[in-house]
Amino acid sequence: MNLLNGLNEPQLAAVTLPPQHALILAGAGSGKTRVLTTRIAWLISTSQARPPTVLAVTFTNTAAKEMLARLSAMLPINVKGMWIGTFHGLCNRMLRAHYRDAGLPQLFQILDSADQLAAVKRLLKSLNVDDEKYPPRELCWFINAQKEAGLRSAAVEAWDDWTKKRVELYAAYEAQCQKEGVVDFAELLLRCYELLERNEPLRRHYQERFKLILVDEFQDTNKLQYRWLKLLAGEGAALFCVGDDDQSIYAFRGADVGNMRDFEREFKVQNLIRLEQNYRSHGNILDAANAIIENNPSRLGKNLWTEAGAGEPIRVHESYSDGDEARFIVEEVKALARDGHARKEIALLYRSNAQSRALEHALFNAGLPYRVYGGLRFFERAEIKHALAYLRLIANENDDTAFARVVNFPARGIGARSIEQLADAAKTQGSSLHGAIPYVTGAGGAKLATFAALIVKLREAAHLPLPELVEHVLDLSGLREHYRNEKEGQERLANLDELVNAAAGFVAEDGVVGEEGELSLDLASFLAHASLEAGEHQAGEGDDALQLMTVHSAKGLEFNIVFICGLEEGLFPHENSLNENKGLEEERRLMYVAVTRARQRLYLCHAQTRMLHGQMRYNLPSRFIEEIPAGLLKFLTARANKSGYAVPTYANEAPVFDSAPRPQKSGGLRIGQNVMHAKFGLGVIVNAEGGGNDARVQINFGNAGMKWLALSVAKLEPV
DNA sequence: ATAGACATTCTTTTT
DNA sequence: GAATGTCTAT
Repeated sequence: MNLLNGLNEPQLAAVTLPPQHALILAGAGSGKTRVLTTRIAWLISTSQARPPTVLAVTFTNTAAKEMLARLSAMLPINVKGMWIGTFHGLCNRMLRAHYRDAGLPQLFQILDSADQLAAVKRLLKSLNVDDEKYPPRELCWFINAQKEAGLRSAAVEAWDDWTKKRVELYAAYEAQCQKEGVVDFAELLLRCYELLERNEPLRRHYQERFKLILVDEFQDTNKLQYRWLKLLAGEGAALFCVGDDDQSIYAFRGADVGNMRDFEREFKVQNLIRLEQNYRSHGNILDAANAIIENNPSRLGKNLWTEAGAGEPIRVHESYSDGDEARFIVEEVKALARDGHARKEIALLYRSNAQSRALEHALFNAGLPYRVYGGLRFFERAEIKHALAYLRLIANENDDTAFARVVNFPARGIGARSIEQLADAAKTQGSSLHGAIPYVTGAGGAKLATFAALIVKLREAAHLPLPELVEHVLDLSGLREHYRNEKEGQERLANLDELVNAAAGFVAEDGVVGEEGELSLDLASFLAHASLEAGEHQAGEGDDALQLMTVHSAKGLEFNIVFICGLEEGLFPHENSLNENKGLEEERRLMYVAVTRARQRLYLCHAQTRMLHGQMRYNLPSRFIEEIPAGLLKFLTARANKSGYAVPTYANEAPVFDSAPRPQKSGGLRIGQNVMHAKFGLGVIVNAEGGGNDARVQINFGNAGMKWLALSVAKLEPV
């Protein structure tokens, strides 16, 4: 059978397993997605499974789409009957189908993390809670963590007064969401889990339907997701989980690698298959990745190998500043392009989104086309969120988050005082903000009534086809008008037009079809789509553009050439992670993911200085570079230049000291200078004060931390 | 009530 | 250096 052509032995074994529970430990680049999709295709084409019995779940929309695309290329029959999507997407689908049983309004809305934060802030304000003591961000994090552990507020055990209060606020937040008919991301999962748990007939129904359950990136599942899978997998179902413990990089949001062990034990998994042959990277790259990850204790154990040759050495480049780093990359990319490398096969990876700015700046100036993934996404832009808020009010006028967002945008004279009155009225009436409008008197009340009339008017258009409805909303709400008058509004107007296009191009998932005469269900599913899929597709998708993204969003992707930028202590590994439990190990796995994205060539870049929070930071090279055997590396710049500074590489570069803070003399040492200390090792001078016998310098010793040392006492060797 | 100036905080990663 | 929050002059 040609489906199976070209599979190696373990891959073949995994694909053709009979429908039983199986755990596949799939190393980076070992053909994981191929195994997953080929297995579905094989079981269907050999009549061991029918499409409607298949449920495949991934973490990202990109991965889901990829799987769907590959499947429809492999299978002549349609793939419509299968449920393929993200955890959140599938839960949303189930909740829409059984909204009554789930205790939700038919057109319930989804809060993305920004909406959730806004909702929490609103809650704290209405309860007069001190947001110094209960920071909204922290509270969101707390609530989500509880939900991800499967705990409702009533089930949380408070271990101190502070937490006791946080649990109370969690309860109030639950009530607020329920009243408004909205759910946040974690709620989608928890609500769906509870639905299946409590409703036996429904659970039976799905258990009898889904016989083949496949999970991608299993190492990234959290406790709740695992329990959800357990509920769904009934008698006779086969759970096929693919994962790699070395690529677990989402522990910070509740992912639990322990699920792999638990799955093996609880399902008595007989089929454990390791995919260790790597088809992606050249030997040197793989050796480096293996060397790095070996520093992590407590791995399930796995070593990648390849038949490909060693390939090129890994290039290490040190620059003086982040700007220099960006310019180096630009020059290098230009040279690569001249040699015939496609730009879209070159990726620039970084630890945090903020780093993209310097890179984008240099790329833009050089006229190199590039595409940034993540960052500000389409559906997260302010003007789009405003437009969506109006649409949400059409679907559900009790959506207070949406209401608060646009009640006075564009400005219609409803200020803080009116809103305050309205919130009070809502509280005494036990109603939503919208429901409280009749209870506000005076001038503010009149203006609010006008706004209510606007919503009624918009709602009258709800039967229109989606794109026309969006058009209607943009005009009637005054959003178009507002941005037309704003001087920087051109781009925003264009985005609003793009929203109309998105609505026109939107095809509702099957199973969620609008019915005649009913408040448009298309609208509800379009809004869900906007929340769940924040608009990954940007303009210029097909272009030959450089690919910029965080290491997190690069997981699952591969490129011929990869630059890992900002490989510095404090940045990668990130300083915040060092205080966290197992934080460094997660950072190291992140580095492992980054390195294994590259097929042919890998650059590791670091800079001595970098702007952060608007001030200069001096960083040591990342320990991860040192964890790679020196034999695999090729240093493009002299290491730890004796002068303490790398020589600026480019002619048009302004003299180093003009842009940098003037190096301060203190005992012959300067800021930015590398020094060696007998006890603390290598460090960088980051600050100095005093003079003469009093002179003290602050030194970043990386591992050993930041120290103030008196020059008269400390023995420092300039390096 | 609003716009604009000013100050403060933040950034790790995402569905 | 942005994005939010607070204050001040209209």
